[in-house]
This record gives sequence, C-alpha cells and structure tokens, in this order.
Amino acid sequence: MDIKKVRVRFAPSPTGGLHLGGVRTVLFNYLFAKKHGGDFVLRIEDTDQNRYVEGAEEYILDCLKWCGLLPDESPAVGGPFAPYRQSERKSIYREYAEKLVRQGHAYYAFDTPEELEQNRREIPNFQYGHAYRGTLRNSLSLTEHEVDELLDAQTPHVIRIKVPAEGRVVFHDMIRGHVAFDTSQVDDKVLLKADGMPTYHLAVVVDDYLMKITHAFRGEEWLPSAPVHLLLWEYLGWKNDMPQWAHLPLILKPDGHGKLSKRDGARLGFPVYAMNWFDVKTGELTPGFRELGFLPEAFLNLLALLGWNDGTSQEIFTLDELIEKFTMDRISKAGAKFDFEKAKWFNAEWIKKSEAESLRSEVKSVLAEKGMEVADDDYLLKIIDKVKDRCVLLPDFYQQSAYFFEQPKEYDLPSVKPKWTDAKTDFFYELTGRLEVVDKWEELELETVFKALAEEKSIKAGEVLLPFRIMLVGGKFGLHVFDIAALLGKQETISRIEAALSVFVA
RNA sequence: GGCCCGUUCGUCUAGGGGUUAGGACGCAAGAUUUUCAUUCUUGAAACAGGGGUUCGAUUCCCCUACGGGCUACCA
Repeated sequence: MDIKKVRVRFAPSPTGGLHLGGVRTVLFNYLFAKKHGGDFVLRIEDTDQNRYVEGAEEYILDCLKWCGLLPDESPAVGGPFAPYRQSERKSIYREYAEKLVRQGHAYYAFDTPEELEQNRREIPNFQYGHAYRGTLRNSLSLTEHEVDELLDAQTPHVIRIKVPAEGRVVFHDMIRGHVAFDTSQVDDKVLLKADGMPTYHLAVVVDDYLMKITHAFRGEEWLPSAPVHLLLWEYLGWKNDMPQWAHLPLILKPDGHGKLSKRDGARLGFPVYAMNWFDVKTGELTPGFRELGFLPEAFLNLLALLGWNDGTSQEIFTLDELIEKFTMDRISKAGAKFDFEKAKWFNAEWIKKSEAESLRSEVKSVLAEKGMEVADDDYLLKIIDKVKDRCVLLPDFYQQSAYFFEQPKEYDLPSVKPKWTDAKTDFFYELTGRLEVVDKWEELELETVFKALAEEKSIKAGEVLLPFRIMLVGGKFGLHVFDIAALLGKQETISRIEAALSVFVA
C-alpha cells in the first residue's frame, strides 16, 4: 500500500463518557496516522441535540490528553477544513441532501414517527425501502403538486436515500477484506432529519469528503450501514475520493455476551471509561481508569493489545514502540472480551517499569488524598523505588508506604503478645542501645547487628523478627524489616521500638 | 425473523497442510523472601461439529451449530 498522506478521522460524540472502545478507536487512528506521517482529524458529532450533554466535549478532549493522544496545548477541535462541529455545518448538509433529491437518489418523506411506528408494529419485517416506499407518504408516491403543497405548508419532513431495489454493494475493508451487501436488504435511511440536522450517514460522508479523509476507522457495529455510505459516495460523485474503511472488532463484556457497556462496569466492579464522567443530566458518576489509579501508558498499552499484537510475545509497549510496530494486518477480526485482571497486570508492569521520579507526583497526590503531605522528596523517591514492585494500582502506594510517614497507631498484638517473654523485652532494650551507636545506617549493617545480638542472647532471630516488624509498621506487612529500618532512619527506628515496647510489655 | 461479521486453553492471543499446537493473564504446586508482594521453576487448561480437497487437515472449501453486530428522524 502506497500511503502518501493519511488523514484519519476521529469523531467523538459529546453525549457522554469516553469508553474503552472509543479510546481504542482513537488509538488505532493515532498509531496509523503517526506511522504514515498523516494528520489526525477531530470532528465533533453534536447533531443529536437531545443527547448532547454540557461539558462532554471538554471531557473527551481531556481524556485524550491524559492518554497522551492529544498534546496538552492542542487546539481542541480544528484544522484546515473547519468547522469541525456538525452543528456548525448544518447548512452544508442540507445542500447536499437537496442535491441528491434533485438527482433522484433521495426523496422527501412526510410520514410521522407515529405512522412509522404503526407500520413497524403491524407489518412483519417492515423496512422503509423499495418494498414499501410506494405506499408511504413521500415524494415518490405523491404527485409533484401534493409534494409542493406539503413543502409550502412547512410540513415536517425528512430526506431519505433511495436505495436501489436490486444491486450489490461491494467494498474492501482493511481488516475484513472483501465485504458485500445486497441493496435489496438495505433500507432507505434518513439523511436529513426534520429539524434540519443530518444523520450520521449523511454527515460522515460529507465531512469525510470535505475534510479529505483518506482512512476511516470505526467500530464493527457500523458495518451494516456501510452500504448506505458507499452509495452516498457514489451518488455524490465522489467515488474516487472515498476513504479506505477499517471496521474494528468490538470490545465485549467479560462475562456473558455482548458489547461492553457502561452498565457492565458498575455491575462487575471495574471502569469502562477513561476518566470519571459525571453526567449532569442524570447526576450519575461513572468511574474512570485514571481515577482508579491506572497509568496512561498502561491504559493505552492494554487497549492496544486488545485485538492487536505484533506477532511476537512482547506485551509491554511504549507509545513510540506501538507507532513503530503497528500494522493494520495484525488487527484481529473477532471481538475481544475485556479482562480486568489482565488490565491490572498491565498497570502493575508499568508501575514496576517506571522510574520513581516519574511516579512521584502521582504518588504524592495519592498520599495527599489521605491527608498525608510529604515534604521530603528525596525520602519519598527512595520509598517509591523500594515499594513500587508491590503496587498494582496507584492508590496501593498509600497502603504500601503510609507507615514510613507516621508511627503505627495500633499494633497486631495477637501476633506478639502470646509468645512474649522477658527475654524479648531484654533483647529490644539492648537493641536500642546497639542501634544508637551504629555508624553506617544500612540494611546489611542493621541485620548484622540485630542477628549478632540475637545470638548473644541465645534467641532465634526468627522469634524477634516478627515483633520487630510489628513495632515498626504495626502489622504483618511491608518491605523487608531491615529495609524499613534503614529508610526510617536511626532516631525514628529507635523511637518506634521504644513506643511499641511500652505497649507490648504493659 | 432478515442481513452482515466472527469462532485456537476460562480470558487475550501466536501459529498454519505433517508442531510435544507456543506465549501472556488468571488458577494450582514448589523454591526464595523468618510478613506479604516481587522474582524463579513446574503443572492443569484449547484448534465448535460434520462433510469434502489431500498421502495427511487445527490450518483450504462447503454446510451446520454457536456467538456477536445491525435492523431509529442515536451515533
């Protein structure tokens, strides 16, 4: 394939949150465009005024910025072929729809929603198409005079495409290969709604043409309406400018069957949106991957591997690697069930792989949320470095590192009390003295001192190790004990031993 | 119902006319870690079914089954 200039389209619809499938479509768009040195066009599909939600457009852009798919300073929506909002292009669409009517490829239809509803109820397999359009109220069945009268009277009407009763629409899909439809099975889709707004079918064709789109990526759910779009490209006389199509496989529910939906997230306990989405209309908050503690790199990585791989067993990819390795022919055809366990694994891998420095601000805000202000960045960096292997999600950093910033408030007494002896009391008293004079405050040195004392006192190290841990952190968790002590520093370690001792002995 | 798309371990997938059908997640066992996690080793686990084509099909073709999508003046 000789790709000179690619212009791919991404059309977020500001009607709600941005779900996994949406981000993945953008990602593949992005990878393909980057790979071939092309543009990446954002077009806002805001023609459905009923569903338009305030703030949704900004939200979607923010999601893309968080993912790293849109530069921070990028103009939200724009480019050389503005405007990019459907609502601002209203007049353009009518023009083309009327043109199609004049050419006999479309017609006015005056049927009310109620009438159509009734037909669908009463006629089995009712389709507004060649079989029934002659019996319905439209400019095909009515006389010219009747039509003019209705039009003059401002009768609400739509414009529908006139799909031929016979014929075959054939096209090549970059993922699926050869795809064919019988036009007899395709219905006369509405092109222009009664409110003058275009439907997706008209808008996508007109916009892709006007914006010089060369490659169109979308979800597989659009495949059945592809013949309508193909016909439109032909009727409008733009056949040679038609973009290459790529219908991406769907992301499916992890359990049961079907497309992954917002509800599945709530039901199964994982996010399906990139970021928290608060719907002002319903007052409903849908959680996002970002807020749950996913790294954007991990999020993109897991999405990319859902329906694509590079043919090797590599699973961890940076965005740059993805751009380099991405090819369309390695996108799978079948839908992929989303697996949250694997998603978490990706995040854990990315946390492990990340430098402490790059994790710092995220960890800081995790701690801050719990009311813990960290002043000493060097200290924090050392802790992050030691602790990150044990974290799957960002909030795990709190649980894994909180004890470095405050003395235990409670101790796991049942684990020490029953086996406590005077000898142990003696050991720890002595230990504080020995620690007091340690020069090199490092893990190895501390361990040596500790074990030497245990041997002197004829106590098995194992018997005092667990109490030591509980003294420092309060329970049976955390890093290796001597790592903790080393990080805590001399004064803090000793003070924690003393504080705990008084509780243990009491 | 009609049309379209799809089908390899539970899940994501590699492979492709002759393979011990490979990897990853998860699961199980063990080693290490005198907590836990990490790490390491090992294990259980798949070509939907039936017909062809072929010396030989998991791989190619057809049918069936199953799954999914669409079937709005939503995208």
